[in-house]
Amino acid sequence: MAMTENRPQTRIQREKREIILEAALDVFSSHGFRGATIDQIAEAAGMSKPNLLYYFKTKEAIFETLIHGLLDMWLDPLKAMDESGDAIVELRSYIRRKIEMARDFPRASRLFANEMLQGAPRIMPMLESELKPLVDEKAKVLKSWMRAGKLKPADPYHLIFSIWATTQHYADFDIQVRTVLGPDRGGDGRFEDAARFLEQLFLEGLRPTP
Amino acid sequence: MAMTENRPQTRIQREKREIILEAALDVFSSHGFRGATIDQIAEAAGMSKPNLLYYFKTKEAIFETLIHGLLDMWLDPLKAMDESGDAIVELRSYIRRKIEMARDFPRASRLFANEMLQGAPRIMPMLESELKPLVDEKAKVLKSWMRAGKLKPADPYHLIFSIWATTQHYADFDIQVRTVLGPDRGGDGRFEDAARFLEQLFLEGLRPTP
DNA sequence: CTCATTTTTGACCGGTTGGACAAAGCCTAG
DNA sequence: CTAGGCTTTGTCCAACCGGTCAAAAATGAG
Repeated sequence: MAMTENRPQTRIQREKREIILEAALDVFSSHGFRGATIDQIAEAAGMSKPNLLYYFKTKEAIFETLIHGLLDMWLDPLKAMDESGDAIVELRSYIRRKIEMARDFPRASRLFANEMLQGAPRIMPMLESELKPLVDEKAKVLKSWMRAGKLKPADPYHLIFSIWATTQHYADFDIQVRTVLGPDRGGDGRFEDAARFLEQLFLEGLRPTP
Repeated sequence: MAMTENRPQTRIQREKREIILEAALDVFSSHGFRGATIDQIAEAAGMSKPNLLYYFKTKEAIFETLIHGLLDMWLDPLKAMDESGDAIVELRSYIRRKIEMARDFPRASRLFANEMLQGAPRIMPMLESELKPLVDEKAKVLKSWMRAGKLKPADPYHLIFSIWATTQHYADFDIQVRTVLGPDRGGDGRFEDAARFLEQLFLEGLRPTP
């Protein structure tokens, strides 16, 4: 055996590791790294603790594998912002994509949020090696659009921050959003309402045109 | 004794409880409830664990007292939004006040963020009894401004969410903001830059005026 | 079927955690 | 000074934590 692949080994190992990572996302995202326990993850994955530790040597190893796999997906919408496209269209679809990610992958958002709140002790290297260069690149793209008169001049970094903040808010503070909106307005439609509002906010602002 | 007050008792008790709460804010805000330990708080407060437990019966009691005391301060900027004032001025100063709070009280922001991420298990009652009614009230104020043509029509709830999100982002994701901005642009000026950007964003948006 | 390899588990370990408790120190009113 | 209450601490405990280990069970190639 061990001919198809030599690192992740057998098919069953790949499957079990996937189940564990899915369970770990549940637990880590809602309790943070330190607040999560291996027992919780093992129970959520439907296996015993020693069995889980057969697939991942340590708690850190689970976390690291998990967050590595999620970061690329998480940065995809920003990567997709295309300099050769129309500025307004690109900005609008970036916002759209980000709020769709908050809707479809809220646990990933909360996982990152938890890590950031604690000072990013485990993902700082990835922030510097992957996130920062990507943001620098896209900030240049935004700047070039602004110079070309396609967007109003503004700080591109804070623009990106504000898109992150407003969209991820609906994942990270979901409980607060639903509590404030109440049972009627806090249903599934809230993401669509948010998308509409944010589109207007980022493009038109709130000052009335006289 | 015990004549001046009968609940918080002696002066020394009030002082020590204050020291403990200050230390607890440090520890809870950076590790979350479960990640924080009584030992850490006791050490940060400069006293032994049994001594700390003499002033607060349980870890939960510390947390509850802390978050109760902070919520009012945290909601102050929104409370101050005055219906009889000018809509644009009021909106602008709300944003300003919120970002000043993120700058001056980042630990309080992170404490709330940590709690929200975990589904607000400990402060849900306060969200319903204090936060929701306040937001409902201010949403009506915003709506009335919009009807009067002082602001563009928009969803007032999502407007409030987006102000929370963008401002608190600079406290909650401080490490990410500073990493992305780098040593030069990530200095003390970042809050002023953010305030300027957000003011433009909320009032004017980014679509260029032809 | 056979047997080596992979997978699963119960028992266990040292360290940490939230909290209890009693004894000791300290302060101050009389 | 001294007695009574307030404050502080060392010690202890049961539960929990991350992780180990050896042995048992399941698997699958020949």
